[in-house]
Amino acid sequence: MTQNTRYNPTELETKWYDHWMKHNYFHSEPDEREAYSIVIPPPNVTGVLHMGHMLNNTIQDILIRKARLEGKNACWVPGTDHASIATEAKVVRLLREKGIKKSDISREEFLNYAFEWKDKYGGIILEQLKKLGASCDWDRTRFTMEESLSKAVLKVFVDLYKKGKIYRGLRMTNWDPEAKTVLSNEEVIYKEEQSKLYHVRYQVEGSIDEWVTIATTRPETILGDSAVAVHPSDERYTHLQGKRVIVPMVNRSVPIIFDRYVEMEFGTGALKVTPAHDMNDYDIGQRHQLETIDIFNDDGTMSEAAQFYIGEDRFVVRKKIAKDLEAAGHLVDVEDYKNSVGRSERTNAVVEPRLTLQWFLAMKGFAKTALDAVRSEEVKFYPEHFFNMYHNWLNEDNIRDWCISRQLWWGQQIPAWYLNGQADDDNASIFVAETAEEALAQAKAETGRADLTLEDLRQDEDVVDTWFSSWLWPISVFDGFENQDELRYYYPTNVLVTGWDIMFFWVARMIMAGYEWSGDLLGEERKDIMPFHEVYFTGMVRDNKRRKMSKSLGNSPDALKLIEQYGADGVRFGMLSSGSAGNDIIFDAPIDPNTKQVLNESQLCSQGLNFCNKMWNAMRLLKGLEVVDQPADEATTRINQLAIEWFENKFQQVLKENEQRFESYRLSEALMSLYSFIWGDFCSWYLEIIKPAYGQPIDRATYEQTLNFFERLMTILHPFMPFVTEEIWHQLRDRKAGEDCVISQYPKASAFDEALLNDFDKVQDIVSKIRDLRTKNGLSAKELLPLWVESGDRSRQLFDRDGISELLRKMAYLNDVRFTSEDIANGISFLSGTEKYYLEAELSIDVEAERERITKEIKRLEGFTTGIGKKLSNERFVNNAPAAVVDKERKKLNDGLEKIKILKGNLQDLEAMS
RNA sequence: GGGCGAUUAGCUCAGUUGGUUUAGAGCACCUGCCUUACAAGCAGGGGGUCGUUGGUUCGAAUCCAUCAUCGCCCACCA
Repeated sequence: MTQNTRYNPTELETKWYDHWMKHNYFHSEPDEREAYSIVIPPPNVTGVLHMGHMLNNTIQDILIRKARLEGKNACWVPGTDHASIATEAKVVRLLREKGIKKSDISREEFLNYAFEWKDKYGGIILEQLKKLGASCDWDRTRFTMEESLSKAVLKVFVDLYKKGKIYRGLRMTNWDPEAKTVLSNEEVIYKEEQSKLYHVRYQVEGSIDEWVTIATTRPETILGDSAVAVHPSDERYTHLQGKRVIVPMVNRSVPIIFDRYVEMEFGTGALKVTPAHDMNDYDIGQRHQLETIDIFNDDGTMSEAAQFYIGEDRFVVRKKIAKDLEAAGHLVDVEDYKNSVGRSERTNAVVEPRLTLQWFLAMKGFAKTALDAVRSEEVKFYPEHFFNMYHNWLNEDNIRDWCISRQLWWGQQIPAWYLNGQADDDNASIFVAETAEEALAQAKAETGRADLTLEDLRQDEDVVDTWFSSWLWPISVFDGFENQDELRYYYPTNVLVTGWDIMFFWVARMIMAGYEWSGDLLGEERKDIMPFHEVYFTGMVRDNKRRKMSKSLGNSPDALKLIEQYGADGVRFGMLSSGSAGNDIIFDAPIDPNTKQVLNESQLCSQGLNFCNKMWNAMRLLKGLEVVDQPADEATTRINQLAIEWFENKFQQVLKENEQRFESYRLSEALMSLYSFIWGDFCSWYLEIIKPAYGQPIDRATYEQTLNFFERLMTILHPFMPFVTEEIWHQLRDRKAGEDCVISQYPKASAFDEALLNDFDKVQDIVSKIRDLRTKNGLSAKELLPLWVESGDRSRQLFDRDGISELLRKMAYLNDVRFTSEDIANGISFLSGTEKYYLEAELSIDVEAERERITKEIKRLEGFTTGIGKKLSNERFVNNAPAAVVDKERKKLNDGLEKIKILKGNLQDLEAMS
């Protein structure tokens, strides 16, 4: 017998993961079986495991393991994302620490450093996923910047360019001065921040002492002002028609213009216009043909054009200029003000609107496709309401073209070449092709210059947005753009599991890409060209104050330490039990702010560990039993057979209910149902029933059946808690090589006998009530007492079933079960359903307390029956409600009245006794 | 400004097309037990009238409207 009363996850989890890997269980190759495929949302190659990863990878693992157990060809493709901005920023920082500036080295040198670093530190997160138990096909690990995937990116870029969907244009864009690149709209996160509103007065040109006061949160941009705007119908300013004002500091004369964009109520009603550094100002500038003065360098410092503070950072300048304006008498007022500030999603730098030349992807057609796919449920969202958010972003009024170029080196370089000596913005000199050679051929053909060589071409310096490679992920991980063998088998993938926060970045765009290319790749006959049939959006993981877990808040537990503390099974249990499908989950685990270790009072994961421990001990119980070949005595046999029959049926019921939960991705409910089934039904009832008296042996038939139940329980729990189930599975029986829980057979649900389950519910109710009576009356829990059943048809019926009375005797410590039609004088009566029972015992009843209890119960029942009585005497109810409902109400009423009658009888008996 | 979601027991949440005994679970809590699988355990128990106010209906936690509070998404913010 296994000595240790506690389950120890640490060593066992490593052992089993190695075992699974050694047997290659997670590897998938196309075959004749039904495929079940999932592609992982690729984490940042330099990332570390956080709670969000743990949640969505646990879910993916549950789905993939269940499919594997069901005999499907389960394939979970792992991989990482090159995450251009985040990774490049990290490499730049690292090089700076080494004393190397990015601007001092060549693109090639930089990429060498980056790859070196990626090879050394990248993919740590994948190793961490193994600790969680993730059963990915590691042989298939992909990376968004590896050759095949990069080729796919170039291919689709060229394809889209040819289709006229990609264009290049000078636009107001979001500039990240830290990463020194442009960002897409989705990469800018707006948040309310506390700032100041500066009121600055501009002198009217030619006046002695006439001023116009504007309000701004960004006084440093005054240096780039090219007008002051007021509303056309603002009477305060009509007299200034045609006048000009002098911009402070730079003493530039700029026009006062009239534009409806200006809100009269805001501030002073006068708006400074800086077309180079504000989206709206740019539009105003276009309308009024204003000068665009770019006063910033690409790193957010002041440029020559600013004339003042050249080379100093914009935020330093903001403070300085306020002082200088005040000194010069221009600063009228400063007030505290809350406004929303856009920051770069990756670097957190305040985004600077700038006019730049970028590549864009036209989104209108794509958006419609993506919207229709989900609207028609070809791609189904769970929970469904996320469609609303999706729709809101994709509808044609809101959708905006996707800026796909980035001024970075870490990524796929844009496959566009320019002729040396010609301006970059001259569309005629752009050659887009997958290779330089092809571009050259194009250039020769279009210019008619056969003498051109590669030297005459210059490739676009920029790379494409990372999401421009990850939107191809469900196709490219199967090398689908090169050959379609695997694509045909695994595509569309079954489900995508991801957080809703990347719905726009990734989910929507994958759907677009799926419909754009997979049809052509797979051939005409294939209609199912969506990248996945279903999307399960997980919630965000939040702390107990409902804050999103994030590095900057320091409120996220260290995922690996958590696994060390509670075991992967415990953590998986904790994650799933903290919230339900699609809702944000509150992971209430207090952590040590320094070590990020979860403090011991955390209940969440220890519940999971306790569960492991419970099953471990159930296993120990069985292994400690002496098994004999001769059958047990008759009574025991009847009990055991009843228990086995009941548990078998209960098992089918749970199995069936869980099928529905799986279909709708209610995984936490499925887990909780298994938890209470194993702990409550299996351990507390089934095992206690078949457990022989101390020192007694168990018959082989019952023992075998019990092992069989236990085994099947381990299989159905395996997707949720893979390690403990594998360990127990092996402890239960001697296993041949290749006989493992991870590849065992998930049982198929079959019909179950509801009458039997109902009868057993009654037995459980009777046992509980007897236990309660013993506690309440100070009787020993194990003193053998007789039970009297007041015979009536219904109570008789229950006892017709074989083994019921024997089972009651065992579980409720009864020495006899007898039937009577008389009242039992020294019996404590109780009701189960409408049947009356007496537990016979020598004791003095607290008459007063008992009377009170019964009176209270009668009162409750009377209220209840009166309510139903009213309902039933309402003709409209009886006429309109379905017959079944009316019958049910009648039964409720009769049962209630019956109970009242019995209780009143009890009350009389009490009176007689006192 | 447009939109979405939430509001049920101390906490976290179920409640699947309105009708199985005037609401369920887990945790927490209370009582009694160191009973030879498990005290990280066993047995039992208390606790909510479903955010507000109306409406629809024979019947509402469930449908509609209103208000309130909280959270989120998009757009805008001098």
